[in-house]
Amino acid sequence: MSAVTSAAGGTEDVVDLVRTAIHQGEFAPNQRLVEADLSVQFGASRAAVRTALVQLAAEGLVERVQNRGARVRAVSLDEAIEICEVRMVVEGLCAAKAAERATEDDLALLREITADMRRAVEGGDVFAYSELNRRLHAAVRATGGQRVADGVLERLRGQNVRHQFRLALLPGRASVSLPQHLEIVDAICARDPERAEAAMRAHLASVIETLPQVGSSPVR
Amino acid sequence: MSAVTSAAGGTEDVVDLVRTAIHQGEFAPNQRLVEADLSVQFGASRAAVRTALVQLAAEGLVERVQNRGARVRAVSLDEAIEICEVRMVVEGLCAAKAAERATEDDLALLREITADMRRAVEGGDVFAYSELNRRLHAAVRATGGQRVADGVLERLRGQNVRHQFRLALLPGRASVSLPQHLEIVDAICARDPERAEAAMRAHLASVIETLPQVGSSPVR
DNA sequence: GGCGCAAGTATTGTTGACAATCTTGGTGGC
DNA sequence: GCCACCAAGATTGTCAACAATACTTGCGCC
Repeated sequence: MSAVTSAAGGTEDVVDLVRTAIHQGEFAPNQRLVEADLSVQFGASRAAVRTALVQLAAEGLVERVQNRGARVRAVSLDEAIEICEVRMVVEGLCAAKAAERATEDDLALLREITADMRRAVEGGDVFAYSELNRRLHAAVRATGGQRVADGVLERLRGQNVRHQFRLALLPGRASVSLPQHLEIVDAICARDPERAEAAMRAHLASVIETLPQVGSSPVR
Repeated sequence: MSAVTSAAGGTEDVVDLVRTAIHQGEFAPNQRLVEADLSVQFGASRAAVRTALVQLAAEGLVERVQNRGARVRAVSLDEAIEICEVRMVVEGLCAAKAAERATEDDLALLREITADMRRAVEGGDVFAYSELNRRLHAAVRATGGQRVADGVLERLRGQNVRHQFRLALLPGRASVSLPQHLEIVDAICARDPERAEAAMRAHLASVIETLPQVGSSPVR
């Protein structure tokens, strides 16, 4: 398929390379990850690849079974829904904290992102909107300042990028989620934690409802 | 300090051994974990120890810095509070789901645990109550059937056992939390998701309020 | 023709040695 | 006396080879 991606000896590099390869779909779900192959593909030692796979397994991106090697972990639709349910409550917490702790600079950033979102929807640019979506959620999390919650969400996001990406491509999805995003930012700007949490939960509840329409990715 | 704990060649075994050693306080926070030392202590190869440390680092139990080795990660009081805040919302979700999905057997188990809790409080057995507390929360999670949420909570619990343990030893703590536990089970038995979630959140909010009293563990 | 069986291949798990890096203690110059 | 510098020790990172295990293919037997 793809030739040697790059030469990176360090094991940390290999973790990043494999992770982004999975995220970008270069490695399909359930695809076997043979240590020797990856080691030549990335120009790293087998030990480095091995260490990277152990770490990625702990992150939940790959599955490793004794003496049978590693493969890209496939998250089913059911699991994607569960992930979003957890996201719903944890990001709700972040939104509430954000409403409590936001500085004026934080609010300015949030408003700026929503303004860009409006433009992206008007222009029909789904890709830009998807990126703005990511940035908005990240900004809310950063404003909330909950490092533990942030870590949990980052981990979950990593497992869900595929479903998330397919969701963004649904026609008309942006026009549905835009007002929800506006309401979240509004509530935070009003420094109303309960309303912010409710808005965030409503938004992700909507995501959960929509998820079945994208269907589970063709597994295998 | 402690002599050779046991002989276990497999790398999975080493993960468990180190994990329980940290949980039981045999390895103190910030204590260095030298690969060679652990390898003789556990009778495993250095590679096995190394792999175990990588995995435990991903679990958040140890810290690893390039070329400087691993040490037991110390969770500050602030972080313990953040962990409980995340637990609050995620266990709230589990409680709500438990109220929706519980079978009669599930409810019987929950009632049985609360009955034992009552007895433990009457008898003043804090150790038994602490164990029942763990079992009750585990039972609620199991009843909720959310595997993703369960994984997140298990991970967070692992990082927090020390604070959790000290909390349980606070005098009078059991009498405060017992009615909260009863309310949680009551709500689940009434199959009222919203009330169950609110009860669980109230319980953990109480834990968060109490945490500062136990103070942060002496971090050297 | 289908099924058990055995050899061969592919892949992972483990080991030991070596190289790279950090830490520690001492030494000399200022 | 204090700081930069250097060397020795300790510790981690890397590598290649070996052992153990799972998978595959072909064969004989029923």
